[in-house]
Amino acid sequence: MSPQYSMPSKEEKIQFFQSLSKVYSQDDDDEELDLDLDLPVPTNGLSTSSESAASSGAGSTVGKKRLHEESPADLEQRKVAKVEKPKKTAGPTTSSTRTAQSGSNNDETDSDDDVVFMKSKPVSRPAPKETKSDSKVPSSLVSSSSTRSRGNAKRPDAPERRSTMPATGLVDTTNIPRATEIRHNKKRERMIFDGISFYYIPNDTKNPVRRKRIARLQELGAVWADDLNERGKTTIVSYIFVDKKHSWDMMISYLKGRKIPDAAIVVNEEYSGHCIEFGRIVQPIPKRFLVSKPQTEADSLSNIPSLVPAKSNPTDHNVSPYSLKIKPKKPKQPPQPESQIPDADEQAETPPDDPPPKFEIFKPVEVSKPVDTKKDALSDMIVKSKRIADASMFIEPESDEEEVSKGEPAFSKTSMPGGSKIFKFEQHFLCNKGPQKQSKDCPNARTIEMLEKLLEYYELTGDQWRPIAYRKAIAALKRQKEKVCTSKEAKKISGIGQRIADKIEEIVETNELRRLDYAMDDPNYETLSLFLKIYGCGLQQAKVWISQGHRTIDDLLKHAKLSKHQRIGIEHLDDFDTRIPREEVKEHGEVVRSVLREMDSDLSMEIMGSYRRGKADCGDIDIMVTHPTATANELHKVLEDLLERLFESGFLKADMTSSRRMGGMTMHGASQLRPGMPWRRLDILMVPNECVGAALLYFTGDDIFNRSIRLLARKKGLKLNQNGLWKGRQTDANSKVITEGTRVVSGPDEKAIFDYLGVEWREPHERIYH
DNA sequence: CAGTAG
DNA sequence: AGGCCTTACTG
DNA sequence: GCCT
Repeated sequence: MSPQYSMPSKEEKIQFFQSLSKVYSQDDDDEELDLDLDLPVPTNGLSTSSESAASSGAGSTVGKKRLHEESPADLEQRKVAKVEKPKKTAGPTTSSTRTAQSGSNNDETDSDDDVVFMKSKPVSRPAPKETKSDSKVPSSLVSSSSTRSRGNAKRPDAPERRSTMPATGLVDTTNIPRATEIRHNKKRERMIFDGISFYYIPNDTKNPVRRKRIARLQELGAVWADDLNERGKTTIVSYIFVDKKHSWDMMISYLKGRKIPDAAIVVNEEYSGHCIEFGRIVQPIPKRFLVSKPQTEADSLSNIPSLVPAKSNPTDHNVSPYSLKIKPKKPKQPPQPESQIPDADEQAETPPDDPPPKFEIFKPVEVSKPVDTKKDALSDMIVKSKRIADASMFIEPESDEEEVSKGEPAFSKTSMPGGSKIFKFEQHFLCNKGPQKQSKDCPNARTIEMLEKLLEYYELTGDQWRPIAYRKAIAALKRQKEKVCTSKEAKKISGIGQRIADKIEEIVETNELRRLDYAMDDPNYETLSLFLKIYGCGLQQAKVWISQGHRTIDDLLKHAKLSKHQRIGIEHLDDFDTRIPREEVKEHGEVVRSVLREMDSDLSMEIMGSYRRGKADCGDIDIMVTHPTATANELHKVLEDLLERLFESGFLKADMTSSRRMGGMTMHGASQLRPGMPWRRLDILMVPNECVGAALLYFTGDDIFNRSIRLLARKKGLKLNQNGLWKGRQTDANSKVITEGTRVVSGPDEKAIFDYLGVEWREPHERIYH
């Protein structure tokens, strides 16, 4: 089903990546980022690009590279070339067809990403080195799963571990200078790297963070060498930056025999930032920046990641020195309660140790006691209703989310329902889907993209609440008709607080968010992103896999234990990760509809989710089947019958709702229009007539809308769920439900629910907050 | 009961 | 200081 | 991270 609560939903995820690339692209040219997606993971789960980008392009071209010199023509050329890239790694079979047709979606999403900075010449991909550097890298995002204790991990109310380290240990907030600081720095920026040349390992910009670093180095005068020893040229590489994801061995193999110039200093990629902070080239602190050959046997230990549970600390400590370090911090910002990092290590000299804090992330969270908002709810409800009344008079455009009367209530309300609706729809269409015209309609597009990246980051982090806060803030920002430039302006907007307001100002003024550099700067960021795309794999599972040493889809297929869902999710990762054109969604719906017709003419269906909200493409297909008089039990039978028929026709390819309970009314599976077409996530739900109204509301989403309207209902002492709107619910002191109460609104009338709640009616397309 | 998805 | 949507299914 |  779908629509809504797909927080990071695969569906939105793609858009996120898309936005990521865009963000970068605006930076200096056409940035791209291809988080992990080394990308197109062969549909059949066959290999993937394993070894990061290590091997790619080691000096196959000659000459200095310039990130900023890309001419439009060049880019164009690359893009063309890129089309074939995906196949590089044994992309068997289907991939081609699939790629072809799903192309429209794909291209828009991740496509250009890896292309832009690709070397013009084809790159050879050396076979993955056996010693996986990755395995030795302790992840900050992921740590030994063992540290997570069971028990109290009460999901929803688990208080964040926000107290100590930044959620993922990825970054410490205190590291990120405030906007003002940044502006300051920018002014007196000096070419501190003038005269030096450097080589990166891997020497490409596939990783967004790496790309930024390379760009920075160039901006400050450094020359990016194409190869280590450029014969015939005078360039001598003075610094070799090694991506922290790579071990010494990895680097050696990457160099394929080429010798490291005697004069070259091998440092990890954080050294450049360190120098920039100081405003000059400083002596690299050995333990922190210098990369040297591993001394301990430990380094060569964890070669076989998949087999090594890589339990806990021992392994983590074996990590090569450069692979772990705690971000240098800058205790600049005064009010930063959470940042109580033990030592203010400062770039001064502190050694990188202190692994503990790093694992904080996994620290189980305490359970918060049951809540009882009863009393508050009541008063709140009153206040709310009152506000709603005001809101219905519709005045302030960005009133407040809870009221659900947010957005532009005026429109729909104003006369000419037809005309205004279409107008609005168009607007949404442009703003939400059309990547191109977006800028025109969304003055804050750039800011939104940046914040969305941060949102994505926090999701990977496992932070339970920040993502929600960010989503609300972003939604609020999207509703703004004018560009928000200062934190003061931003702060006024409901849903945007001081912290995000500051970030908005920073983005507007510097065109970038410092926080992001750190945010994505994690060895497991890409892997995590990749694994999370797998249907059936959530954050916890992904962390476990990573802690076990898995880094690629291939690793998972060979060594990880996969659930039924996950296996299907992996086998069709590409498919499920691809947006479905609206037209195709409709076609799938027609197939179901035709089968329903031969079963019982009274059966009817509706495509829900983002399709109903009018989106041009969807992440999955949600179909609600209803019957005017059928009982729940009858509907259950209808579902069984329907599924059988759909399976027979070859349309339904999988039913991941295994062991559907007696009376099960839902099906989560996958369908395929015809051979060669990609599999699509298909959800079918049977809804009794009396629940139709609520189901329509619920399954149409979007999630932010649903949450707010349901919260509103609760504040009014009601309960709204997919089955209806209820009243008279009684709960005990611990807010445990004692009585469900009675249904207040029933039947197929969706609007009745709005009315009962005192919420102004909004068309499905007006419920978009994403 | 935790995890995942919806 | 503490809430932040609600329900269902899986293993 | 926002809000009451």
